Amino acid sequence: MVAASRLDDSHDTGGAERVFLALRDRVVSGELKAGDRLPPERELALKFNVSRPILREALRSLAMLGFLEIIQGSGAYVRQPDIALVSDFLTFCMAQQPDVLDDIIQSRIAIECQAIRLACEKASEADLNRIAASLTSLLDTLEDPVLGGQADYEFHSGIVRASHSPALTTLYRALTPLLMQSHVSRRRIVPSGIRNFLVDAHKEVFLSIVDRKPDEAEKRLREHFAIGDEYRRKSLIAEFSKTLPNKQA
Amino acid sequence: MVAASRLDDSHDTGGAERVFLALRDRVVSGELKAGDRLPPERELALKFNVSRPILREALRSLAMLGFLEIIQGSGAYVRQPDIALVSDFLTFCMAQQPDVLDDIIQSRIAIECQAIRLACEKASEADLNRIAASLTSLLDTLEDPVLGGQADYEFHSGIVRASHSPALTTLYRALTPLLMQSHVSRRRIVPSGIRNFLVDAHKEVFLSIVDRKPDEAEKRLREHFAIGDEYRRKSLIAEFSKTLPNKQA
DNA sequence: TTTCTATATTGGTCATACCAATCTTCACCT
DNA sequence: AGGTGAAGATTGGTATGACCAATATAGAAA
Repeated sequence: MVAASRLDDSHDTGGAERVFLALRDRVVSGELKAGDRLPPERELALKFNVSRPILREALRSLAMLGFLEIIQGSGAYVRQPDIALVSDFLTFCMAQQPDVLDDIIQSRIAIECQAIRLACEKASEADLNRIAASLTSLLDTLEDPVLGGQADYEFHSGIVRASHSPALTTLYRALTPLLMQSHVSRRRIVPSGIRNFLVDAHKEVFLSIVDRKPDEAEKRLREHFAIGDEYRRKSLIAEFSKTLPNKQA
Repeated sequence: MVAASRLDDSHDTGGAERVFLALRDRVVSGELKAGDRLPPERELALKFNVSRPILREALRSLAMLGFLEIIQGSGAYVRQPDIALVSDFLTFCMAQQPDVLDDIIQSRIAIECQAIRLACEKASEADLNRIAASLTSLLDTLEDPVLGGQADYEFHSGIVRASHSPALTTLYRALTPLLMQSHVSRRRIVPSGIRNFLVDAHKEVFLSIVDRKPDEAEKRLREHFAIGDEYRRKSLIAEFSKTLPNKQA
């Protein structure tokens, strides 16, 4: 990974990159396991035939990627990188493209619709209780845009979690930062009087999971998303009809 | 990103990390755009009050992450990181967990089922032609496990591409490396005589897109996946019944 | 004006020295 | 004997200066 796609292998790269790739490969190949301690810098520098500053460039890079934890006076320890890094990186990559916020929702729908099917099979009692709890807190925070958005997120992430699929959960977590933005902004422009319908939609989705009916659950979830999308369009139009006359005046 | 989740902000970290975060933030905030050239190392070192080796640790780290391209004699240039890095990283992270290869398929199904719906709306003539082409090459490579697997992948990735959703495409690309493994291994154990059924399934899926029928397309795609899963289970059982007698003998 | 060469700029590397945090060891005291 | 604490060794953190190599720039020559 990391620049590996660019220079694949032994592209007579610089010393630092050579060391970086060598150590990285030892980690991904499992030769170096989490918790292992690397030899001292001075020793490694000799082993790789580079100076200590160069060796340190490689070590620091690995540390920034989460492959190493370097502790002064102690040593450099291998550690398993956290998914959170992927999340941040993905966020940045997607944020570069225009209109991502609209598009990211498609990924969200994709993950949730598959997750809810799995949830119908695998959801445990605890999963259902957690989702139910987020439903009630959804009711309690109808008036608060921030807390309401948070409850909304917990409901949906609860579904994903109930799928017991690490991969789906990982991807969903990766999307979460971008998701939060659209959540908040969407909820801000939804007419307050209509929120009750949204609550009912959540309830129906939840009940479908309880009944263990995958097709029905996905169908209701899609309707829920479609309704949300509908409201968003309407409020956009409403925004326009407010702003346009101002420009004419 | 990158260790940011661990130490969030200004955690009185070392000099290298301080510089790293500062420069990284300038990139993600858009202050530094792709193509921009950074000041010379010696100058930057002064600006950040660090020595050049330390400054270089930060620059090298950014380069390894794909944020910078460093050219000897010229300078360090900002560049937009490639998704491929995320892909590799995700691959590694997920590969650490046991039984991900089975689970990753769930994410694949999730993305494709949403993508095929969008494809029914947005697929262009070119998209359909591309998918059709992969269908014919699927027919031509029925006997070759490797080429056949590749054609299969191109068919499915063609669907995702036809969704015209950058986010879905990005995620799919991120899953691709892991997907290829399961693709190949799956195709290897599918009885050769039954592959024709799989080809027919692909055809039906394709025709549903041509007919612009989202529900039907997703339904057929899910059936296709279910059938593939079925075969996988059967061949696993077949494998067992082959190996078990050997142990007895 | 074009081309080429000398120079300046800039990244790449090295060696060394010193500081700071940690670890290890061992003498010392209870 | 066992705990305790301080001195030394180990190890990462940083700084300085020097030199090489690739590139860019400016000026001279055609």
